[in-house]
Amino acid sequence: MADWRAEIIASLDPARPVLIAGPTASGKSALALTIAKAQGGAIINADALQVYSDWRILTARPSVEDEALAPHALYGHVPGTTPYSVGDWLRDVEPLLHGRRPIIIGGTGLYFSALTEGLADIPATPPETRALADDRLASEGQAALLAELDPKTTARIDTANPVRVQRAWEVQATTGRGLASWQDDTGDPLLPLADTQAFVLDAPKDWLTPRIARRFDLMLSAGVLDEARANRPTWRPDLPSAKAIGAAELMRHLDGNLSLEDVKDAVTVLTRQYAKRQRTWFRARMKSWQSVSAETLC
RNA sequence: GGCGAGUUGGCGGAGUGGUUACGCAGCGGAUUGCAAAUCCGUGUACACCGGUUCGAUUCCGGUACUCGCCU
Repeated sequence: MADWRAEIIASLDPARPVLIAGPTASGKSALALTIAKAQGGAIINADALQVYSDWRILTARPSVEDEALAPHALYGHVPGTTPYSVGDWLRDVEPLLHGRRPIIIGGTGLYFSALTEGLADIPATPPETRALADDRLASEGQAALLAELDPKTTARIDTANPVRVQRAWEVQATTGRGLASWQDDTGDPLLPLADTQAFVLDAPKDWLTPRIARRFDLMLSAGVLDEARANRPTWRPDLPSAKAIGAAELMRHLDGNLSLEDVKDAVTVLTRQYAKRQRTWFRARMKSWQSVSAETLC
C-alpha cells in the first residue's frame, strides 16, 4: 500500500513535471500531496469545477490544511459567476510551468489533452455572441446555426450535439473563420507528454461506487449544507459553477423539495455516471499514460 | 365472505388483434474551448392457466396477488 506510493515516488524524476489523471473520488489528491511532500513541487489543479471559489466542499477541493502542506494553484481562483473553459485554464497554467516543478492533477480529460496535445488558438467568444447563440439555439434550434457553418466544419463536428454546433457557430461568428480551419492550425502543445511523467489512476467501478457514496456523507459532515446555504442567495442554475454535481439537488433540498436521502441518491448516481465518462476518456485518449491501480494506493 | 378496479421490461408509464411507445436507472461509446457539461448507441416486457382466432400483450373464462368499498 504505502510501499506502492514509495515505489512510484522512487521512480520519479524530481525535476520533471508530473501529471496525474483519475476519476472522481479515486484518491488523486492524496497521491499528489505525497509526491509534493517527498520531492517538492507545486500542485496544480486540472479539474474544471474545482477552479470555482463557491463550492469548495461539494467539489472536493483540498482542505485548507492540505493546501498548507504544499503549494497549490488554480483551486478556487475563479468566482462561480465567471465563465471558464479549457482555453482559460491553459492560459492560467502556462506561467506555472516555468516555476516550481508542476504536479498537475485532476479529472478533466479535456484539460490534460489540451495541455499535452495542443489546443487551437481561437479567440474567446465575447459574451454578447454567446448570448446571441444561446438565444438563437433556444428559439430557432441547432439546425439554423448548423446551416451557417462551412461544410468542412459541419463534416467534422457532431451535428446532433447542440453544444458542439453552438461552439462552431460562435467561432465562425466571432472570427469569421471556420472552426475546422482553426483546428487544422493547432500549434504545439504547452507541455508535450514526452516531457512529463504521466499517470492515470485506474479505479474499478465496484471499488469506486462505495467510495462515492461514502464521500457524500463525508461532505455532509464537512458542512456542505452550510456551503449550500451560503450560496443560496446568489444561486442560479445557469451559473458556471452550478454544474457541480449536487449543487442543484442541494438547492432543491433547501427549498424543501427534496429529502437529504434523495439528494444523496441523486448525487451518487450522477457521480457514478461522471466517473464512467472519465474512464471512457482516459481509456481512449490516454493510452500511453502509465496506469496505476487506485485500489493499491489507498 | 360480497362487489368493484387493477396486474406491462430493474423502476415509472403509454398502447395495440398482426408492425411490440417513451422516460429513468443499467451497460457501451464520442468528445480541440460552458467538459462534474453535452451528445450517440443499447432492452420483443406485457401475472398465471385455458379458450376464441390464421394470429393474442390486446377479446372471453378461470386462478393468484394488490387496492378500494361493503358485510
